[in-house]
Amino acid sequence: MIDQQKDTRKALIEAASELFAHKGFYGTSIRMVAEQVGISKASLLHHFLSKEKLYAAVMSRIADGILRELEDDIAASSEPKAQLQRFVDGLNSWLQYHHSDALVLMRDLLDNPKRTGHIGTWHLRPLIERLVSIVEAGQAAGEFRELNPLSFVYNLLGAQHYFMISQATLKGMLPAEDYRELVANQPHELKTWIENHLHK
Amino acid sequence: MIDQQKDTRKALIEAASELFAHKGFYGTSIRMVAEQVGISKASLLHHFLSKEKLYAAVMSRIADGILRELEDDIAASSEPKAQLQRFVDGLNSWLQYHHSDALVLMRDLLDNPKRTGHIGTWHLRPLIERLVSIVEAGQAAGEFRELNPLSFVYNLLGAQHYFMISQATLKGMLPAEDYRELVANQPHELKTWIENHLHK
DNA sequence: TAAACTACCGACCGGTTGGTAGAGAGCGTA
DNA sequence: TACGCTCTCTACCAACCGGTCGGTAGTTTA
Repeated sequence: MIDQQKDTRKALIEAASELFAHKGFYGTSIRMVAEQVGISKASLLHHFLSKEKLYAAVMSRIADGILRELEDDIAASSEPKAQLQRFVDGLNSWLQYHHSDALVLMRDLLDNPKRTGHIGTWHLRPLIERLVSIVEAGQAAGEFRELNPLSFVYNLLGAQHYFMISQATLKGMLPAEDYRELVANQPHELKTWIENHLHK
Repeated sequence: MIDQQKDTRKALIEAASELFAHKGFYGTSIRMVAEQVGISKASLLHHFLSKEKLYAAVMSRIADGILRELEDDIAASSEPKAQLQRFVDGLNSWLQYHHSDALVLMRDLLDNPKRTGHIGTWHLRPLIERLVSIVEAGQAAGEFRELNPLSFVYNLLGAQHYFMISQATLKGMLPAEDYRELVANQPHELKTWIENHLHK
């Protein structure tokens, strides 16, 4: 089998993503991951030299995916206003579709400083820089208010990310109808926020 | 010593908070907590029957604190507009001052659904309900736009919470001057967001 | 055909986990 | 003095942790 290696690696990364998402780094054992894929722990360690390396592979898979997909969404337009709208919709559906990845990203934000001792690569940084440049372009064109672009962009991202990782809790807490409406309304809420707060 | 029990309990809860905040539930061992306080692990288990019970004590200490303090801030005014302003400032300084509690709350939001199997008590619920009622009062008075109050409130809370737990990462990533400005600007950004987006 | 390489395995390593058992110390009360 | 209660301790447990080991089967390369 020529692609045996890639298949197993991919399966391991996927199983690990799910487990890291729901139980965190320390709550996940490499035994569980290997078991999920149907190989032994020793074999997992043949593909990834350590648990940390496996985690790193998960993170870079996620980061690559989100950056590529959202760049496609943004690049479909050239107007700053439209680009931000597309970003909101794109991020919304990405987080929805890759729900466990959203959880991993949030956990990484919490764990990154402590576990690795120093700050590792901050995976969403390129995305944030891209968004900041869009806001700056809109400001230069006189279309956007002169607020702090990073402040604005970070809160937009934060609200969306926080909302997505809250879904399990919200769903369990709210009447079904309220929950459904909240989820359906979220992109609209963010887009009118942009219009009212950012647009001149 | 008459209050030996309470003192030790309190010290355990405090040490546990710090460890849970930075290393998570699974990343923290009760040995570490006991060691921090200077007693044996068995003694810890005398005060809290299990690790889960210790965690629960930490959570309810945090929830009680934030609800009481913010209620004081909000109640200092009677106007919906001013109440929201006070909430933003109050939450900002609470999160800043009780930084590790902010981390624990975020971790709980991630872990709650999975570790406990069912959704436990969602600790910030009373706070959210309080804020929703403020927005509704403002809408009834014709001062606020007719947007979905829960949507608005949750995003406001989410942006703020997300920003706070990001601080370690942001600090390591940004030039010192940019970081300082970002932190200083955050309450202002949120308050103008309220003005532009919510106020009529 | 021989050597090298890949993917996998069970057994084992030292160490840590949450939790238990039982005993001793210091206390207020009878 | 003797009882019971609270708090603390050491010693111990089975289960699990991440990781290493020597070895095997099968494929690729020279």
